[in-house]
Amino acid sequence: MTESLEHFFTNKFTCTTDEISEVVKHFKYVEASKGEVLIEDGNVCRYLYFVIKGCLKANFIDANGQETIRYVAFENQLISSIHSFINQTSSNEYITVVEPSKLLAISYTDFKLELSKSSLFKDFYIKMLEITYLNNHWRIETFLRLDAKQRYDYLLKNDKRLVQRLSNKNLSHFLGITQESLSRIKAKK
Amino acid sequence: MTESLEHFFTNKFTCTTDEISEVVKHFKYVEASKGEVLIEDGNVCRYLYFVIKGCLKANFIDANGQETIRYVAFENQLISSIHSFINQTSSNEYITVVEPSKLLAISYTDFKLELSKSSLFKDFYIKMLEITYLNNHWRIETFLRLDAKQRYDYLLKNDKRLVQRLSNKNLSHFLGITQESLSRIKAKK
DNA sequence: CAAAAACATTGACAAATGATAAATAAAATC
DNA sequence: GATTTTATTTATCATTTGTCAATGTTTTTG
Repeated sequence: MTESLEHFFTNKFTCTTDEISEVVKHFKYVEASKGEVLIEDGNVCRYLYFVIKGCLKANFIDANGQETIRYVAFENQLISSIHSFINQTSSNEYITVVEPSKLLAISYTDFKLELSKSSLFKDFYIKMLEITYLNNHWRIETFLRLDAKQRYDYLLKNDKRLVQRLSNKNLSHFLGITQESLSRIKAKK
Repeated sequence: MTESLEHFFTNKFTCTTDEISEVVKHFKYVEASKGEVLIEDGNVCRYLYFVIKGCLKANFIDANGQETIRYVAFENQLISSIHSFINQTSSNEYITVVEPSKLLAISYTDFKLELSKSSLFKDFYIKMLEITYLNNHWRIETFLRLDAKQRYDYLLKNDKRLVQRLSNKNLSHFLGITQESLSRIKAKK
């Protein structure tokens, strides 16, 4: 069950298989069905998830019930309500299951323990934050530079999975526009 | 000259003054005048800057000469073209001086050396990435949830310095709108 | 499989934002 | 301090995007 996470580690670090299994053993296998809410707005996020198979989203829902999507994780990606997880404070976003998923989850307690014990784990955390940074960077850049149609085209070119595997509704909430606008953008092509 | 960086460390970590000076000694004092370009689009970013006094921006300029601003650093904040600095690859953004500034700069060479030697420095880097994460997070959130006027009001409420110390032009480029739109938003108040 | 619910598309209209241009105002430069 | 450049505001008009409503299409569920 943990092969893909082990693979994730071997890809990103120079370390022995013993070191990897030392870290990976703290992750527990979980299955989650579509629509399941893993972390609720207002609660403290106690887990960091690695996606073996499936798809999760980090999303907000505002006072009018309007949804927006900050981040989407597919296979071999990590997801958490990072702010809440890091500081063990109340989360302002949800983590929701988009496709039936197989996951590996590590609790904050284990995470923190490993972080203080293992130098490799510290490197893992740094790598995770760096990957997250790159992701956030292009997100901000596309919002600053591009209008809705251009953002859609950007995804088509650079992250096709989002267009292919998300519903129009989810994709529009990821792009920060309405379903209707996305429908029109796709029709115009 | 290094007092404020030392203070930055003492605020964020539990460490001795010896440990701090060990890290801080790698930062070199630099002065920079308004309009100066510290890192150019297309070049590799070799420095990470800490702002003692003044203001820097991380900005893009597109093919039509249109500017957008990803991030603004005031006193006691760090700034770099992080993507480029981390991987020593070509930067897709500029770092430009907004107000005459007093800075502390660390080179990538020293940064990497410290990172491999010092556990405190690793913690410093983790903290830096976490702070950066929080900043990127609210940026993405405001782009997703809010229109231009609401984003302006958000800054007024949560980060007034940006409204007070940036020119309208810079502020509009930070908000991802035109100067004219910002003028109208301010007039409507 | 049928009914219900959720999702997707389309049209009409309103509101927000961008583009362009012109007129002041402010700042930088000599 | 006068001149030049840059920034700001205001107006007009075009375009994009949002809102609301109607309809058709899928998906879910019993």
